[in-house]
Amino acid sequence: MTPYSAATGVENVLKILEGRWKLIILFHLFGGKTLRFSDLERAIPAISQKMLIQQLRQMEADGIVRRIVHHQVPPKVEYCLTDWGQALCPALDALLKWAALKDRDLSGMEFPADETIGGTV
Amino acid sequence: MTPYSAATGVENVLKILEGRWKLIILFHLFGGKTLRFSDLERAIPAISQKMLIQQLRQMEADGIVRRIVHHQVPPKVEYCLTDWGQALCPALDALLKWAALKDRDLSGMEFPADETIGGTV
DNA sequence: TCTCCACCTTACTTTTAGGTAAGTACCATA
DNA sequence: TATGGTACTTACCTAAAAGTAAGGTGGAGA
Repeated sequence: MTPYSAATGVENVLKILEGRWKLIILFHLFGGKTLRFSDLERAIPAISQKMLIQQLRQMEADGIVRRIVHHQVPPKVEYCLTDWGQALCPALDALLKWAALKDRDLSGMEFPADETIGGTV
Repeated sequence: MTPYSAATGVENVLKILEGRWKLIILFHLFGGKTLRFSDLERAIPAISQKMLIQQLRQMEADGIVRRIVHHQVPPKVEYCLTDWGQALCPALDALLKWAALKDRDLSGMEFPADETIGGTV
């Protein structure tokens, strides 16, 4: 595993998470919640409809969000996370735990070399 | 912990990692390596000097890279990761492991609800 | 017939990240 | 006096992301 391939792997993950609104949408859907388009609009007042749909569509294309259309008038469309999307939770938790280490004493701790990155995969 | 605060926490981490070149620099420095500016230039041929210094300075400001100046002519400046920077390794590994789950059977797995995000911190 | 709701779509503008190319400082050596 | 090696700095340009505002669809109820 070269620095390049490891970086590329992480970059591909970050691409899924990047975007001004993706994380906030994600955290609204964590825990198996199912929300309508209008629920998300209300939950995130600052987002525009264009941005909301754009981010949702990208997350759907990436496979972390499932879109459920009920053919009715007026329309009803629901969004929830896929199993894979739910599985993001512990990985994001690892990032938060890392952030919380800042300014703590890390002396004496051992961290793996980059050769081990993704080694368990 | 609200969806908003959890998302903000993760966003702050992503800000540190975002940028066209940060991860590749990071992976070159993982494992306790210390490299000169010119070493990094050689290791990452596609990067311009402006971009290299810009990303290094941001990473230094974020506290994940340490800059060591040797006052000589010609100049010699070395870069390595801080302890905190090294500690990123397992968190990035978690992201790679998650990516590897795609298209696998996740049925029967239990994932924590968002209320638990960062709960151990 | 008119309005309304929910879920988008489109056109346009602004902001920001990134890229290119050139220049600077320092002194050592030829 | 001129050249070169190292680590930057500056000015300018381009492309992608994000924001704003308006329009569209398709029936249900007034």
